[in-house]
Amino acid sequence: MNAPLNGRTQQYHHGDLRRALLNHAAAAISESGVAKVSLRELARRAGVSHAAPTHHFGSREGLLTALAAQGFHALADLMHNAQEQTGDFAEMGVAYVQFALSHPAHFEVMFQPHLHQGDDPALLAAQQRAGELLYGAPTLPGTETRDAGIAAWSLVHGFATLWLSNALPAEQGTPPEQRARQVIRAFLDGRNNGGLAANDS
Amino acid sequence: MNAPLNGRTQQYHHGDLRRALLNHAAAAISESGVAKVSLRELARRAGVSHAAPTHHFGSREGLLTALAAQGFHALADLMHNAQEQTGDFAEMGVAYVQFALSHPAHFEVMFQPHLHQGDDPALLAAQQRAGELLYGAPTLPGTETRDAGIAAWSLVHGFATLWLSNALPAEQGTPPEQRARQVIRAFLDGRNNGGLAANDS
DNA sequence: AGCTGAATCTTGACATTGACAAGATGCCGT
DNA sequence: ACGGCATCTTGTCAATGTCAAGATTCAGCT
Repeated sequence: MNAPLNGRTQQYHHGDLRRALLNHAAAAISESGVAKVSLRELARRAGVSHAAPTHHFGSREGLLTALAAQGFHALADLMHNAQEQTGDFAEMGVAYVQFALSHPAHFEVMFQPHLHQGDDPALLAAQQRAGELLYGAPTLPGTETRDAGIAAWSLVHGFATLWLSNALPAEQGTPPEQRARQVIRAFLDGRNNGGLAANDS
Repeated sequence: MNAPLNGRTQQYHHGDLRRALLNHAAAAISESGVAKVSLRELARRAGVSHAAPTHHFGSREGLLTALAAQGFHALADLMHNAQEQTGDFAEMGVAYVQFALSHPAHFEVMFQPHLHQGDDPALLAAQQRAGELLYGAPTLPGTETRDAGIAAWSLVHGFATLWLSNALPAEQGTPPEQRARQVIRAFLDGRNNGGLAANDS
C-alpha cells in the first residue's frame, strides 16, 4: 500500500495532501460559500485526520491565503496567454470573466483581504504578478489615460462579480461569455469614435 | 431604570436591540470582515445575553440577511435621490460608489448570496426595489441597448469592489469619489461620439 | 544497507461558537 | 388587575479552529 507511481492516487501519508485540500476547498466553496467551509470537513473529504490541514496551512486563514495565491497565479497565466494569442483587448476582458466564472471559489477568495494573512510572501508575489499583467499592459488602444485601464478592469470585474452574485437580470439562458462579450463590446463601441465599429460577431 | 423616552438609549429589555445588533454587526464587519463576526460577540457589545440575537434573527444567516436587506433599501434610497436631484447619469454612478464606500459592511454582505437565506421576503422585496432603480431607469443617454446599462452598473460595481479590496493601485491619496468620477468619465467620454464631450468638471 | 533527522500525519484536549429548549421578565391591551 | 405575548436569560450540546505531544513515513548521508 505504498505505491503512488502515478502522482494522482493517494499513497499512505496521502502523498500530496496540500493540493488535495486546495481542490476540495475550491469545490466546497463554490458549492456553499467560504463561510460554510471548515478545515475538519475538508480533512474528512480527503480522508485524513482533523488536524492534518493545520499542519500544511497553519490555519484556516492560511488555507484561504494559499487558495487566493493559487488564484492570482492562474489568473496571471490566463491573462498572459490571452494577451499573446489574441492581441484583442476585448478578448482579454472576456478571458478575465471566463476565469472568474470557471474558478468562482478562487475568485471569491482572491478579493476579500479579510480572509487573507496579508503578509504571506507567496500571496504578495502572486498578487504583484497578476497586478502587473492587469495593470501594466492594459493601455487602452485609443487612450493613454490610466483611468481608462481602471475603467476596463472595473467593468469586467464588476460584471463577473454581479454574475456570480446572481444579481444580473436573467436573459433566457444566454451563455455568460457571450453576454460578457456583448457588454464589453457595448463598452468599447462607445470608444473608437463610432467610425470603425466592430462587426465580427 | 425604565425610561427610554428618546428612542436611542437602552431601556431594560434593551428597547431596540434589533437595530443595535445590526449597527454593531455593520461596524464589526467593516473592521474585521464577515467571517470573524459572531453572534455572541455582537451580544456582548450590545450588553445582552448570548442567545438574544438568535431570538431576533433566528440565526446568523438571518442577521446577515437582514443586513443585506437594509443595505438594498439604503442603496435604493440613495439612488432614488441621486436620480431626482441630479439627472446626471455619471452622478448616479458616483452615488453608487459612494454608497459602497460609506457602507462597506452592507455592500460586502449584499452581494454574497451564500450568506443569505434566499427566501426571506424582506430581502427579496429590497432586492427588487433596488433592482428596479438600478436596472429600470438606467437607459444610457445615447444608447437604448440593455447591455449598456449592465456595462454601466458593472463599471461602478467593479470599481467599488476593487477599491474595497484594496486592489487598485494607490494614487497618492486621491479621494475615492474623485477617482470614481474620473473613471466613470473615462468610461462615458468614449460614448457620445467624441463630438459633444462632457465639459462640466 | 542502516541510521538519523525532518516532514507528515494522528490523537487528544480546550475554548469558542451557533443553535436549541426551557424558563424568567417586563409590556400591553382588555 | 390580569392574562397573553414578545423579549431576554440560562443551560446545554455538537461542531469547529487551534495547539501540544506523539506516531509514522520519508530522504539523505555514511
